[in-house]
Amino acid sequence: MPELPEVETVVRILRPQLVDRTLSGMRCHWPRHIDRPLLPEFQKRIVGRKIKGVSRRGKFILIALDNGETLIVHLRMSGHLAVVAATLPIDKHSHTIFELDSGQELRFRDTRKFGRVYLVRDVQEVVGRLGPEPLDPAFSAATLAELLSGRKRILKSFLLDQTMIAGIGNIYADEALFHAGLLPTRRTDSLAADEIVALFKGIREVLQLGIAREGASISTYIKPDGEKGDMQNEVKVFRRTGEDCFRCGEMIHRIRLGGRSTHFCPGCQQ
DNA sequence: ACCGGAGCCTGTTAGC
DNA sequence: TGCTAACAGGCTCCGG
Repeated sequence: MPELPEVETVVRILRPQLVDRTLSGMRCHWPRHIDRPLLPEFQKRIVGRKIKGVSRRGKFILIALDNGETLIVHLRMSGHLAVVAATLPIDKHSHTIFELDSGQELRFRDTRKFGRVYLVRDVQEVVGRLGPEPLDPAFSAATLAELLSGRKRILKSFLLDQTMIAGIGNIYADEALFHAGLLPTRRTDSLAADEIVALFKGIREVLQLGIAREGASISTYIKPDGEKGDMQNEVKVFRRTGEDCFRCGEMIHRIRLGGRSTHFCPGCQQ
């Protein structure tokens, strides 16, 4: 569920709650949540570690520990992280729980169980194949042009490919394409220079707006504090099938692309 | 290189 | 109202 703006929002809320806390233990009732290492070793290696920082790379949440190792969480479709009092009753979908020295717990709730947790010495082992961060100042229209060139891919699928650009998911791909005035079915090698610039701006604008609005609470996403984001009120095409385009009045269409629902306005996008 | 489909899971919604 | 099928913001593997 969460894409770059939602993950960024989670990171910003968790950071002050976690930095300088010490992990006193961990338990897990769904072993497949743990990607690596195996649970017994994971538990052993995490005890007594102090949290030095909380950051993000693509859709991965990176929790830096004082021994140089990094605890990594990917929320996938239904993941949710929150720091709560250890005395709070445990939700039946909170499969993985990290105990803190403050009498609190960092709970990983994940209804669909697609989420993953890692503990690694080298972060690159997990995030090494990701493409550039789209909001990094170094990411430019020229970077995007380079990525698009020489490829003959459907534009929507390109945007969802984390090894091309990190962090974009189904909502922001559709929204970026609307902002850019480009049809999701276009091929990467068919974009003119001005269209590449428009796509670059579209990506930047929708992601920045998503962060400013603290994420889109369209399906199950809520912030760690349980509150909704506001980005769902800014969405122009995503899940607006059959409704009128705010800009031109044409009906929003929905097609299936790369196995994903794809929404666009036939009047505004070419 | 790139596409579509299946699989991983549970819960909600749309349609009959 | 009740049942069933489709669908869900992610990602990986497989065959063509």
